[in-house]
Amino acid sequence: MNLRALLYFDELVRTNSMRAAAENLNVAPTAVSRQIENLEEYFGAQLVERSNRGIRLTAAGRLLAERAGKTLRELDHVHQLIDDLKGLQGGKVVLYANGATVANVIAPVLAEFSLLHPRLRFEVTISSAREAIEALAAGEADIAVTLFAPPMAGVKVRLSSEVAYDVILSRQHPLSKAEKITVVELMKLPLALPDRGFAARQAIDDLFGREKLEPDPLFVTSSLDMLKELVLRGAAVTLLPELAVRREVEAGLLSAVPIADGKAVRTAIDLCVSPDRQLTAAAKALVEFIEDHVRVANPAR
Amino acid sequence: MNLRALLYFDELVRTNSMRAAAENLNVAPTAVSRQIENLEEYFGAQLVERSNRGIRLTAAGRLLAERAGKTLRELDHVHQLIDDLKGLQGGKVVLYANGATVANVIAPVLAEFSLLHPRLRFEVTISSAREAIEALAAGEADIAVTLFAPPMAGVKVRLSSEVAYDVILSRQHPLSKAEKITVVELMKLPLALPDRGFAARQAIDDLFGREKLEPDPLFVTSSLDMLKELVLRGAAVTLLPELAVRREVEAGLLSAVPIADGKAVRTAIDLCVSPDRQLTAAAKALVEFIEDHVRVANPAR
DNA sequence: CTTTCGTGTTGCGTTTTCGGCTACGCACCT
DNA sequence: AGGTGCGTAGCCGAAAACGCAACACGAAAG
Repeated sequence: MNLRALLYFDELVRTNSMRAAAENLNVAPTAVSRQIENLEEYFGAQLVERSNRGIRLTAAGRLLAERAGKTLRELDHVHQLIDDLKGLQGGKVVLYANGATVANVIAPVLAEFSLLHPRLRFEVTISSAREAIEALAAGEADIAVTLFAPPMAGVKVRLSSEVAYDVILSRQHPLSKAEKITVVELMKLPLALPDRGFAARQAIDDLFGREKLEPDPLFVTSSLDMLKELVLRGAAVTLLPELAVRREVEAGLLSAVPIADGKAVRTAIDLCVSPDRQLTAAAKALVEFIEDHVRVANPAR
Repeated sequence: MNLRALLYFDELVRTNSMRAAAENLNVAPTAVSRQIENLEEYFGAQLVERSNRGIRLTAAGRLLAERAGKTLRELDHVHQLIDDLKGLQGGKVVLYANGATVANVIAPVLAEFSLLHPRLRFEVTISSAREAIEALAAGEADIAVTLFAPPMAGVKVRLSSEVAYDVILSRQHPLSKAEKITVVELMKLPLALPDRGFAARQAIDDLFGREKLEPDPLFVTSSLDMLKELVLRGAAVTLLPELAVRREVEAGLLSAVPIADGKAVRTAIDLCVSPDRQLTAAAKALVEFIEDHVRVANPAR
């Protein structure tokens, strides 16, 4: 049994084709074929079904595929840890984050951080909170930044920061200079809200629910950019964390007005890491940087 | 980078000697030496410090050692899963259990179970609850049976069964025919108790604590057999689950008398498995067998 | 201080494994 | 029918792993 065989198999799983896998691995197709054969002999079971139109995993193959990827990533991870203790300041941080909301907090942080550590590389994947958590658990990600991290085993929340959702409106809007907006006033405005797939929407519905009201949004969208655009054009108002639109606010395009009576919608932004995986030096530095950043931005905590 | 190198390294870690590792692996010492050399080149760091009296792991070596063992076990585990779906009824179940108390429940179950599945092999390690949980998390164990499973991430409790601690006394003891014994009466008896390292002791101290009493044990021991022996010889009485001394009770040597007023010490026996690891067919069968067994023995649940 | 023992390591010849090339069989599509 | 893509045997050269013997080194014993 050979590690290289696992590597080939892993690529084969991705491509579903011996020849394609061989191409990506820069080896001859026969090499891949042979290694898969070896693997099958070792496990004493057929791993793939050959056909003239590529290959397909058998049940046994799926079992192995699941582990093979993890195994290879874990060994890579050890390599990085060892590089760390040699003091090399290289490395890559793989980060999963969900939604454009978070991107607005992450982009500036990463920009600043990468200036401090010019030799680091970053891989940022935008995904749902669920995918981010799964990536953590599978060892694909170093860090996940999510809204409402599901309380799932295999995940450690390093930092949880509450953000309040303000009413976001165009500067031209009559209420844009208001100090506060009540929920009742909000009901009368044309609303653009994220669709029900978003954790934020859940919290928004709760807000209205507590007042025994039901919002009748004019627009429902899964794109946060769309929300912004609609508000910028004066077509609607929406609810978003102030930090998601800070740039537009500072440019004088939008206003963020709190909801009255401290009834603001609140959502937690969670910074998660894997508990049974040691962070690389690069990932550790980034986590601590983010923690500091949030502490500065949100000194109340 | 080669899997075989990892295998050699793993054995080297265990033996701390190239020659001994080579011996166990049935290869020449040079083979081990060369593979370790390869590994060091691959990781670009020294993994072991050579001396004339064996080898010692470096920091990098420890990092790799931790992962290497897991990786090899995981691949073995996949192998077993694949064997499972070929329908082979072989396989091995690795079980960690803590303390003689548990052994008294496990031994009969295993004995019966192995008759039903004669081709299965079992590996039972007696350890502390903590070690058992860690073995689960590290992928060394399929199943852990513990008292008071610490609520730790990376562990799923499949079954939790409360056991009550009765007063255990010799048949010759004047109170051996009593129906109940109060805590106050208990205070007047010569006590033999497990030492403070045991979860049970914690629960026993709580029992007295609730009555604002403090036990003054005549004997304190870390051996449950010692407890039994002391009671058998009439030197003391102790507190143990009835099932831990059932054989002696049935032989007419000991009596188990409940504590009055339902104030019995209660402890949970937890059957734990790893949440992110699929059970092999053998392990699954054993878990289900234990669950059935407990349900029969304890139908109140 | 010398011998002895046990350690890990080097040099070299042998064995095993791996990879690439070419050619083949096969099913599908045109 | 012919073409196109697939995975796969046969052969050969290259590379890697191995084992044997000999070595260098240091600690412990004589």
